[in-house]
Amino acid sequence: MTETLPHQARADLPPQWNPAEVEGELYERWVERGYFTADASSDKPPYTIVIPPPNVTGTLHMGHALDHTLMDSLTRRRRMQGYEVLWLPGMDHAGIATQNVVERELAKEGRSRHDLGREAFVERVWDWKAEYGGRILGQMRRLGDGVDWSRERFTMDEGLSRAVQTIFKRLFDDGLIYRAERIINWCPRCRTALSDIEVEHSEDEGELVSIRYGDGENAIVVATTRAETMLGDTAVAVHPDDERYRHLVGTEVELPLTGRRIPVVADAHVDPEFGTGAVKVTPAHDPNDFEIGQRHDLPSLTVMDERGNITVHGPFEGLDRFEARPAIVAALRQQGRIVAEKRPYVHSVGHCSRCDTVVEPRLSMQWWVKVEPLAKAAGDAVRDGRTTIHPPELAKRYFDWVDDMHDWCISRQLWWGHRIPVWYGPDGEVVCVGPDEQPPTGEGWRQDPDVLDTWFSSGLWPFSTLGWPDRTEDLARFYPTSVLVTGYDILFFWVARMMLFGLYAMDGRQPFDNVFLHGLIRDAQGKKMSKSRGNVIDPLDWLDRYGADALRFTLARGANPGSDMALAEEWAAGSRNFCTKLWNASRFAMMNGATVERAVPERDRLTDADRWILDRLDATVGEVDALFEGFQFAKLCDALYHFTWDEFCDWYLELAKVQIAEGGERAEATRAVLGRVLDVLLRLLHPVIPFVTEVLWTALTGGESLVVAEWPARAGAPADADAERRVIGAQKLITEIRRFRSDQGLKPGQRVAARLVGLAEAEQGGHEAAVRSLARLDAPADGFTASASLEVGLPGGTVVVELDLSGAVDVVAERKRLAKDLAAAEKELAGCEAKLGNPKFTDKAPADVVAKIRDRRDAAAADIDRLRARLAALPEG
RNA sequence: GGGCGCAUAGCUCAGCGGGAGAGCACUCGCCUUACAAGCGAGGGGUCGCAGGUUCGAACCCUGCUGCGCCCA
Repeated sequence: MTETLPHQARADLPPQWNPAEVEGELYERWVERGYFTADASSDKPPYTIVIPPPNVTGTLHMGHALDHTLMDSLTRRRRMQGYEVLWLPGMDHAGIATQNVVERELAKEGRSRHDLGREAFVERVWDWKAEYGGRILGQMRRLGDGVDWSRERFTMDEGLSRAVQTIFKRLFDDGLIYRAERIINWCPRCRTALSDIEVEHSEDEGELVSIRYGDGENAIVVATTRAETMLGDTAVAVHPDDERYRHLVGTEVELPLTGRRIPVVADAHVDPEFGTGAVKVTPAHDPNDFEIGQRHDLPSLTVMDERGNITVHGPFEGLDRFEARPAIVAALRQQGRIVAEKRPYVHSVGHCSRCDTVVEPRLSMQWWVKVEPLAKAAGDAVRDGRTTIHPPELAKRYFDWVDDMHDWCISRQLWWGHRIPVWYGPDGEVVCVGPDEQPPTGEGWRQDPDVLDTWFSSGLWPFSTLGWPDRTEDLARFYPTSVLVTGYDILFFWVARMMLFGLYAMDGRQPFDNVFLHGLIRDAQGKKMSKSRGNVIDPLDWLDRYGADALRFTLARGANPGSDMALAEEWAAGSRNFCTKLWNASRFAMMNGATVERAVPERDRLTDADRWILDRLDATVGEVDALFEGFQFAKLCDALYHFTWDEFCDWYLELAKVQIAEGGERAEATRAVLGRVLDVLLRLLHPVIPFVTEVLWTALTGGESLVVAEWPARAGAPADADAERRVIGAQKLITEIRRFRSDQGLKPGQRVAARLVGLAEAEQGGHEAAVRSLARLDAPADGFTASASLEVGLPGGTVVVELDLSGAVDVVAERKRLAKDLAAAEKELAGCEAKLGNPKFTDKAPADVVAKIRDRRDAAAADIDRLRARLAALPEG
């Protein structure tokens, strides 16, 4: 701890911790001093995290706050440990979301993007970004995010765009990007294709309508939830083994309303158990039907346009698909073709993850990534341990997905994004253009109008942000990144895609060594937060009211691996209280001369309490270290909370008061111990609650900043088990006296004369002053008359506490307390004896377990004897 | 339909073979010279149900019920 200068701890801290007043200024100072700026040329070991880039249109929500708190804690600790830390911030351009925002803005002016034209529209989006985009970046500062602002990146920036074009070209040349006509997920509102994972399925109420196709003995009934698509039917399919329909296979039926004749085909993929066992086949509007169509060489008939309006058949032409549905059912009913209707019929329906519009499967020409070889490599990187997923249970989910990944549709019919670098020539030429190449010019050449999926560019994030495809110093230094931190819901978006591209672009080197997946934020009842539920908690609100440290501590403390966390106002208040407690305790210690200026004396000059708290501190250092390494944020916060509040504040500070009152060398030694404990404790807490610890620590030590202070190492000295046992004994003695006092209705502040008998035998000879202070007992003076007493069994002996209550003793309360203790002891004795009386137990159980039960039995028996004697001696209540 | 996970104190969750725990909430007493955003003491749980394994099960196994999530 070389940065600690001789310093007289400041005792003039304000009486209250007021985060709002200091957080902003502290943060800006950290940034100005360059603490968060990574130095690629340093010889320290690197530690890198790239932020999962938030959406440029977004603002900070609790999920970000959690994610960022964890990343900030990890990087702050590593920085203190002497790593060259790079935590790289930035945003993605969020193609659909951003385009939606700007189009909505235009709509208010009564214009569409088509009125502006492509170029002007894109310019308009840039303008929007400059003015409104990236509000989240400012909010990150309020959280305290120690990111390297000098390396901030945006997916649409020049460098990252170059990376996109480079990898597109490379994949194209390797045959891993191709163009094909298939059924894709189409959002009729966004009017673009979506990838599979941008579709969210929900159980919705619809209708199941059974329609009779054909007539007479050739009639066949099909069931559908999407009657409107029947206009595009080009076959009816049945299972080849289905006896009911065997005679119809190969024949044709008339498709109602249209008069078209369509074949009945046999296909093994038809489920004979579903509905009537016969299904309509609409190859242009259903992925399964498309497959059937391919197998049977059926035509595909598109009957809807890109807005979801019907494009065929007079009376229905121009109708929206949801208007067309009842209209077509009505028309069929009029012809007597509706055999059955089930309504509501609950079934799974896909929705656009951006705007919630029901997705329309649509046949169209799109660009695809052939994922198989890439996904294989992504799976292998985890299988062979180059990348570790935490918690490990989630690795299975990763494998399941990666090992069965479908080709990825990457083209989007949008204007905002990276335009596909492919040019089509007048004679059907297709040319993919690399970043340093000139696109073909001349009559008839045109560029593909589509842009790439945003995930295509953010999949490059772990290396494009470091300068790839150039061989930059940053890339050499900071890749692979150390850990990716994100919610498990993003596993397929982030982790999988970054793995695919990282391994491909970086010659098999994984984009991250670790993936840490945290849970999702929920409300106090464990329900998902959503605007419609109205249970959203705004982190900025808590930031205002409780401070950044309280928000961070709440989130970190709730972060149990693999499980979601419930949040409620009281949690934040509790964290705020913790910060206040730390503040008050530190201030008190400093007012009493806590110092880091003087070395802590040798063990033999220290009291039991000193040794105990130093040992506990050392154990806590080890615990916190191990928990940090395992991403066990909730547990490490609990360990720190417990040490701070229950051990340091509730016990050591109280014991220190006694030692300081003693004066002289004892007081000086105590001040040194207080200084040491506080110094180390503040360092341990700093990654999670950086603000309050910074103020306290600089006041205590005069050091420059905790941000760049050294992380504590374990002292490693063997713990003093004797001191610990004696301190625990003193705690029990004090608690028992307090309990007696409470039962007897004595006010906490009321001092009572008492005689303590048997302290030495019970190893408490050195603790009399402490016991008297903490239990508020005065020394017996002249005329002392013991009117009540209690006994406390401790290792080594029993302490008898005789008190002069100078008034009536509440015998009823006393009897009640003793009876309760007796009942507990009797239960304990019975339990132990039952075990020991069972020869199978004494034979088979390990010797140490048997010995422990014997000890417990003996202790219980002794307690029972003592308690019975006291009860008998008690006057009648 | 396939897969995964969870059921422990009023609430949110730890514990995962040998004495049922924490935070918050609750009760009682306190402005005891760091802290009422606090201090001291206390109450509260057949650990979802039914079987099984074991000397011993909240913990391991099987089944059931209820809830949640992912994928199709």
